[in-house]
Amino acid sequence: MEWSALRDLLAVAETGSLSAAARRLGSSQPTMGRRIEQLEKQLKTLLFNRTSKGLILTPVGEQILGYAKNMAENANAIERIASGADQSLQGVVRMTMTDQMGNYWLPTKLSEFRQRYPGLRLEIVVENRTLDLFKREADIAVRFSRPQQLDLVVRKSIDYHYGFYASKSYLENHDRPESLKDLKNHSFISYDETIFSNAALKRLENLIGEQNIVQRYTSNSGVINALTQNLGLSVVGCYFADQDERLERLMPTQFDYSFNAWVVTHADLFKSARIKAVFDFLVEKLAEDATDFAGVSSH
Amino acid sequence: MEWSALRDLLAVAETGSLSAAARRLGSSQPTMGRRIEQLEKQLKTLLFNRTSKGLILTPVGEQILGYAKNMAENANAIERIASGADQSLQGVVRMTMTDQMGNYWLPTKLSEFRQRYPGLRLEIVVENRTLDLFKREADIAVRFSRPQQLDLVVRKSIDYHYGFYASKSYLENHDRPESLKDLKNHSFISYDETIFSNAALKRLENLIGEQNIVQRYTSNSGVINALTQNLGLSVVGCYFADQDERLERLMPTQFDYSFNAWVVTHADLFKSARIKAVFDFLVEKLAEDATDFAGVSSH
DNA sequence: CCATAGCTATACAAATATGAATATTAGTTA
DNA sequence: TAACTAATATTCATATTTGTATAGCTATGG
Repeated sequence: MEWSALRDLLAVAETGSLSAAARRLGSSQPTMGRRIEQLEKQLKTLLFNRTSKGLILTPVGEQILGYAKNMAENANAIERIASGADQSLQGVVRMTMTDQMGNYWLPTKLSEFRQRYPGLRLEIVVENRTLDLFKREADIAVRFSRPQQLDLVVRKSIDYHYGFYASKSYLENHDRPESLKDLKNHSFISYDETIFSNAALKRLENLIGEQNIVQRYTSNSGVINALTQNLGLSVVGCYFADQDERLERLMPTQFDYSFNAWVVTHADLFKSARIKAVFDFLVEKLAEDATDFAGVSSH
Repeated sequence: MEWSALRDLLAVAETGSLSAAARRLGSSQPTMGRRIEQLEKQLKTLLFNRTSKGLILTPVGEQILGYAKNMAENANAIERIASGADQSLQGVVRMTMTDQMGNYWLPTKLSEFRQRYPGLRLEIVVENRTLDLFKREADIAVRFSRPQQLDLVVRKSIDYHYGFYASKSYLENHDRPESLKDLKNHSFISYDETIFSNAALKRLENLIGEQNIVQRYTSNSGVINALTQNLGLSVVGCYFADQDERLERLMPTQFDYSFNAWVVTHADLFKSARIKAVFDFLVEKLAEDATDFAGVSSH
């Protein structure tokens, strides 16, 4: 039995089709088909039922799947260890962070980074879902909640402050809210709960009332764009909102939420000079900008 | 990273050389070399140090080895499950048992077996060491101690009796021992402790004295052959010794040891019709011959 | 000190696996 | 019902992988 075929099995089972599995593994559909076919021949068992919509695991296939997943975990660990052993300051490092951090904050630091580590290339994965560091979907993540898993290296980096904002033109056409109870008279733009879910936001939404929440976005940028369209008001990160001429902060002394941001990597990877360099760079630069992330209220 | 290459890594690490690993995996030395080389390239890490005597793991390689072993365990489980799912009464079943059981007892049952299950082929692995059912070195084993591991299916099959024997010609030239204390005046042929180690034998050897133990064998057959060469006396299985015209049992009423024999297979495999058929056949035939295994004393 | 055994490394022909292109099938939608 | 979509199956030229044969290296034993 070819171990590699079990990886194929896993991909087919998880994606549901040969074609999708081939896309994930950078292979082709006929190849995947033949590999699964051969695996079945060697194991003398039917692993998938073929349909025109894809492949569905047989009961035996289901049983086997769990073991294949274990193998994948171990294979991932091996890749992490090997990466961790690489002491050269060359190669690629994948990071994941929010769209704003990735698209607006990070670029301002890149020229310095490039100067300091000319051999390193950065890949910034801006994805809304939390990428899996164990599967090495990313090497380093900036998270707004502290991950509790063992095997992770975590550094607290900044207090990221959020405040109430509205666009200036919106304020020209509406009453300016002066206290939290005024919020009931305004439309509110909020966040998709699959992305950004926390107790403070929930309480706020209760205060405002569901009927006033006119839109939900999966990103800070989306909310800011909605604000500039005069859709209403919202809570956004001060660091970015303050830079936006079109926006104005409301009730800065009464309302100032702060979330800790954390830089995270896997302990195996942290042994790598490459990963460590990027990790430390991120922590350093975030510390330098700490006061900016605190927003106008602390200026 | 190619998962199959990790299997190669495991084989090379365990055998110590590319050539030996190739033999084990049924591949060739250049292929193994290239696969390891490619794995190192993909992981960007040196995994082995090459010497003219073979390959030795680097520290990183050592770290990785453990994970590769985990993968192997899972791969083995997959193979067992697949085999267990095979409900056809066709194919090969590998058994392991002592040389006497395998070479002398079993063959007397084979024609009946063949008649009952024409599609099944048997492989009898006569090896002195205990084969690993988890690694599928064998599908079914006959053991003389009850395995304690979970996941195994175990059936008590027979009481296998051992008695004192000497060759008739030996007895013509030596005093016939009438009680255990007479044993001090005789040479004794015993068993290699890596193969057959148990408390009763130890006590007996103490009684006889190390200086009187003139030879050690790893198999019952070896001991019987030594007896017929008039090397001394020994303790052997009654079932075989009684059939041998050249041998005679000594002190049958005073000395009769019995060991339980067990038929064992892995729970995963027991689901297979093929394995179950052979397992049940073995248990059935051993039960039929149970009184024979009890030796002359019970006739 | 030479002969041998066992290993790795290299070269090249043969076997094998791959992917682009295409045919085929089965659901879904207008 | 016909057109569309997304999947699996098939074909074949091409690229890759493999094994045989061979050379080179290094310990070990008489």
